[in-house]
Amino acid sequence: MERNRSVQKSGRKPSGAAVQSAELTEALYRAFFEEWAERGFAAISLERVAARAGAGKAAIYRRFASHQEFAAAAVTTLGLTMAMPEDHGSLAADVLDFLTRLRAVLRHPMIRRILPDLHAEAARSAPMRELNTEVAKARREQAQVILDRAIARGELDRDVDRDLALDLLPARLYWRMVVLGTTPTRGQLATEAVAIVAAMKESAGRG
Amino acid sequence: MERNRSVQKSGRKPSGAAVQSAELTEALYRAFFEEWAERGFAAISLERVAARAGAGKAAIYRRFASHQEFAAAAVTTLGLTMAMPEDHGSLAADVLDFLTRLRAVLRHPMIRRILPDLHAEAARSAPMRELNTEVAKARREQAQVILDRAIARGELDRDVDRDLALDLLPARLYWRMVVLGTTPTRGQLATEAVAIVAAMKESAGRG
DNA sequence: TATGGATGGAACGGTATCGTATCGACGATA
DNA sequence: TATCGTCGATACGATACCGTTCCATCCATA
Repeated sequence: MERNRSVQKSGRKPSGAAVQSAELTEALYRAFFEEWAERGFAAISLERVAARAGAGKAAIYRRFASHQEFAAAAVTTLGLTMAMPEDHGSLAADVLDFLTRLRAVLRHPMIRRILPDLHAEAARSAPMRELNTEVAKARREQAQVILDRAIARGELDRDVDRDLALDLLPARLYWRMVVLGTTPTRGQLATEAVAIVAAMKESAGRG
Repeated sequence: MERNRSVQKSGRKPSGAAVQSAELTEALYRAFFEEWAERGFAAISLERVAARAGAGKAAIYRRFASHQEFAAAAVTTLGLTMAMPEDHGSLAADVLDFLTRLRAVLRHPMIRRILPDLHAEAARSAPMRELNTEVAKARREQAQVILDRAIARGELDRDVDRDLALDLLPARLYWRMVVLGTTPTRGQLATEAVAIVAAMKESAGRG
């Protein structure tokens, strides 16, 4: 087998030294994503990745058993430490805050290129699909907080359509920035937030 | 130069015969998209495309001067003959009809794979970006019809936020089907339509 | 029936990437 | 100080495409 040469070397401790550098591993991941953004996932060359990281190709294969394994490991680091949103006092304010933070993320050109590629790849391969749903779940849980708060405040009915509401939050901004490629102003975000709130309320039969 | 060996051979008419077969050209396009869906745009191999079309690689280079030119020509055929939507009597009904037709399109696995890839590529290369905006414009014009009808009926204010409304129509369904990979039921589409209408009305300051 | 152009197929040299192997240099442990 | 694994670098054979070229075949016109 001989899998997982990566991290620990658990079991016996080797007498001599020289441990794999975590900085180099990170640099490899970084280079991987830069290559991804520039060329597209399907066209990533590990030779270019290594060169971009200022490393030898062997440094990659010393850590990972195959191209796929490296890609999977890199993609998994996309755990995206999204900070939990503060309470801004009203649903509209919370939504606007969410949109503002999402806009900040989608502003990075690298992310704008990688995300749609990831979705396309998710439709092709099972592992990527799993990762995609994991990322989605993480984002969803964060959005749940906003809904729960609004319900606690009495701004939303308890029987609000959660699936719909959770999708409404990112959908239009994603469409606009990733699909159409334009970045909205703060004022446009505010208008969007108001419309989203109206749609959420309607979905609970409050209209 | 010697560009555009494709269609016409205009000018003198050759004495002997044998014209480039339009069926073969179409088969090449079809194979191109199948390869695209399976492998991703960046990894399309013209050799596989030709083989899949039951053709020789020469058949491609006899029609197009380069890989890029072939890709551009193929992509341009995505002119998507979207039928103009009928009037269903109310904004909500028109929106639901729009969603239903969009769902039908996004149901095709090939389209679900190609679209996000196209958006990723649009962020990378200018020609793809142009094509993408063209496709978007076509869809937008169609959605305009729905808005105009609603305004004529008095369902929407004349000062409705058109940009927002036009984005709201496809955004959530695209998010759900392409990004999350799930297909909504008819009932879910109806709920979504109601929510979208509410958001549109709010954006005109009616709420 | 004769002709000319398109066709599928095969081969070409060139380039790029793969995954592996090997090298001397470096550095931390023992 | 001696050892030993990681480091960057390089070379390797294998594979896959690229874009071009040639060929025998087929077919529609003339």
